[in-house]
Amino acid sequence: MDFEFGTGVLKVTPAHDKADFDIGTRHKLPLIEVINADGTMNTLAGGPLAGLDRFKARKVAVEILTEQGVMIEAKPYENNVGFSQRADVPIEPRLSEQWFLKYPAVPESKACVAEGRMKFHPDRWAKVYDHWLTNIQDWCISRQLWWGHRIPVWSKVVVIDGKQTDEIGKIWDVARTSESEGKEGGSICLSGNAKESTFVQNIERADGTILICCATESILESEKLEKFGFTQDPDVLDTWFSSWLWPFATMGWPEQTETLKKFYPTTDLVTGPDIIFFWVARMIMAGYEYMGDPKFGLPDAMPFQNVYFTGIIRDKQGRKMSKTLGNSPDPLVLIAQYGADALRFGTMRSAPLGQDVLFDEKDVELGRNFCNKLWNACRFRQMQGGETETEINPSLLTSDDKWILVRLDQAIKEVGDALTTYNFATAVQALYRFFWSEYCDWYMEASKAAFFGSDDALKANKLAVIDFVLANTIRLFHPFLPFITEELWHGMGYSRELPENLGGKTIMFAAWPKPFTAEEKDYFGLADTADKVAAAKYELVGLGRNLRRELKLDPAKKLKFILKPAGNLATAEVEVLKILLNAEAVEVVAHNWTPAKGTPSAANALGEIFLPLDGLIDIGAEKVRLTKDAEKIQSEIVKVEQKLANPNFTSKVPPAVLDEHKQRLADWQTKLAQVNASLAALD
RNA sequence: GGGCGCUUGGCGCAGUGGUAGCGCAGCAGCUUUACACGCUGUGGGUCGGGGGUUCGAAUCCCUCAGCGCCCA
Repeated sequence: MDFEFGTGVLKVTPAHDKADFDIGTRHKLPLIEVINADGTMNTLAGGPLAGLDRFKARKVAVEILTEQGVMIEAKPYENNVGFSQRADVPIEPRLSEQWFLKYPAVPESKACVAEGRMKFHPDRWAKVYDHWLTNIQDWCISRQLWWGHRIPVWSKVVVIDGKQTDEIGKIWDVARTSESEGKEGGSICLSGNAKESTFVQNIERADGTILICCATESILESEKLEKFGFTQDPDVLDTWFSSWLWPFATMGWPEQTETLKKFYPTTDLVTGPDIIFFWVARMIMAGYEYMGDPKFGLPDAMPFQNVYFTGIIRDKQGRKMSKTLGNSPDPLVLIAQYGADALRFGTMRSAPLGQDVLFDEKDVELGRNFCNKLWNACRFRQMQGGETETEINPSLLTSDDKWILVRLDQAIKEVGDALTTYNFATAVQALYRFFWSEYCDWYMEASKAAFFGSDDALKANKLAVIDFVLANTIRLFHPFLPFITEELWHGMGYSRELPENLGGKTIMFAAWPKPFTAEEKDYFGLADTADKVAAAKYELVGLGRNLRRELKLDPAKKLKFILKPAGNLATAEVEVLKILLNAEAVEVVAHNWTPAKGTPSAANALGEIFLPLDGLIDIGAEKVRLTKDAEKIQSEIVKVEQKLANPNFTSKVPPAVLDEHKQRLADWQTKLAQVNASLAALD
C-alpha cells in the first residue's frame, strides 16, 4: 500500500482480486461476489449498478461518486490488466471451486538440486528452482476446457440426518470413519468387482451440508456413482498433470519393467527454462513420489541427473516463437531448403549456453555451406584414389602432417571439454574452426604439393594421414551433422573394416575420438614444438601473399619467388610453399645471397622471401607499406617496454607473465629488424 | 514490489585479471584442376556511463542508465 498513490485509501474486494482474497482470508472478511459470470453486475453491487455491464458500471460508479461530491480527481495511469488470450477481453477475477493438488515430496525435490545430486546447466536456474519450491502453492489442476482428460471426481451435496442407511449413507460413512481415524479419506467398492474401488472424502460446507467427493479410475465404479446421483466434475485436468509422469510412465510404470529398471533415472533432461516450474520441478516431485516406492529399490528416486536448459529460440526482434504471432519458421520448409543437418548445425552453432537464440535464417545457410564444404573436402580425398586407411608411416610425416595431427588432437580435446560442460555451441565452433580454417584452408591446400608431385610413398602416406584425420573428424561431427556424417562414414569406406557393433553398421556405434596418448604422440613424433615449422611456413605464405597484393600484381599470374631459408629446409617444404603461394617457382638460395637493389621482401623465423620483379614494382608504395608495418610494430614495442620499465610491474608480476612479456618484446624486436631490413633493401 | 539475465566493431556473439577475438554483413580482387554454398586480401571496437581495487580491468567491487525475462 502506497499512501502517496491516489487518495491513499485502500479498497478490498476479496471476491474479485487475488491479493484482496489473501487479505480477506487473513482478516476473515466476507467474500462478496458482485459480478455475474456474463460480466454484468448483480444486486450486491448496489441499486443503480445492478444489471449493468461491467464497463458501463465503472462509468456509472464515477458518476455516482461525483454526484455525492466525493470525487476528487480522475486521471489515467498504467495498470496491468490481464486479458483473455482467446476472447481478447479484460479478465475479471471471480470466485470458483477448483481442484488443487498438494505437491508431494517437496523437501526431497529441493534437496536433490540444492545438494548437487542433480545438476542444472547453466546452474543459475537452480536458484530459480529453489526459490519457487520455497514459495510453492498448491497446484490448481482444474481447467475449464471441453477437451482433455475429465477430472475423475464425482460429487454430491447431501444433508446428513444421522439415519442414512442407503448407498449414499454407506459412502458417507466410509469417509467419516476413515477421517475420524486421522486419514484423508476411505476406500469403498461399489461395483462388486473386488479389483475396482473408489476413494471417498467428505467436505463440510459452510451451510451445514456435506459434499461427498468420490475419485475413481474405474468405469464400473463411476457408473454406480452416477446411478446414485453423483455428477462428475465438468472440468478437465491441466495438461501437465499427465506430463509430470513422463520420466517413468513412458517406460511401463507402475510395473517394474526391464526398460524402467535400465533407464530410470536417466542421465540428462533437455528442455527450456520457461517450463522449469510447469514440467521440470513437477517431474522431480513425481519421481520422488511415485518411483520412491520401495518396490523399485532406488537409493535416490530423482528422475534424471542433469537438466540442460536450452536457450529459447526467438525471432529476430527477440519475440518468442508463437502460433498466435505466426513468427515461427516452418522447420520442414527450412529442411527442404537447406537440409536437416544444416538446420541443426547452424542453430547449435549460434546457441550459446544460457542465452536465448535470435533465429536468423543466415545461420541455417551457414550450416548448409558447411555441409557443402565437408562433402567437397571428402570428395577431394576420393579423387586422389589409393587404398583407404592404410597405416601411417611416422618416418614419412611432413611438418604439415604433424601440424594437422596436433590440431586434430587439440580439436578432440576442445570438443570433449565443451561437451562435458554442456557448451554445445563451443563444441560446434571449435569443430568449424578446425575443419574449415585449419584442415581445409591450410592442410588440404598444402597436401596438393604431394598429390601433384611424383613421390608415391609421400602420396600414400598423405592419404593415410588424411583418412586418419577425416575418420576422426567425421565422428566428431556426427552429433551435430548426423545424416551427412553417416553417409560419408560409409561412402569414404571408414566403416568397412569395423565390426557391426563398433561402427561397421552405423557411425553411431563407432568409438568416440580420444586425444592422443603419450605413446601415440611419441609414435607420430608430436613433441610440443612439432607444429612450429608448418606454422612458420604458413605465416611466411601470408607474408608472400601480402607482397603480391601490396605490389598490385595480377593475382592470377604465377610468379617466381626466391627463398633464403634461415636453416635447412627439405625440398618437400619448398614444394608446399610453391603451391600455397601460387608460385611458378620458389628458388632456394644460399645464406650469402643478396638480392638486387629494390627487391621487395619479407621474413620470419623460417627465412626470407623475395619477389624479384626486375624493376616493375612501385617502390614508393612498398616503402609506405613497410613503414606502416614498422610503425605498428614500434608501437607494440613501446607498450611492452613501458610495462617492463615499471618496477611495480617487474617486482609484483608472476615470473611466467614476466617471461611472456620479455619474449613478446624479443619477438616484436625481431620482426622490426626484419621489416627494417626489407625497407633498407629497397634503397 | 522481488528475483534473474543482458549491454564488446553495422548485426549476432565469444572472451571472468596479463597482446580485444569469431561468424555474418561491408570493401578490393580472383572461373588457382574439392567447393562461387568457394578462394585471397582488407577496413572497422576509448568493451553502456561514472567511481573504486590492482603493477595491470572487457574481466573483480560499488553506483547510475537502458533493454529483456520470470515471479507477485
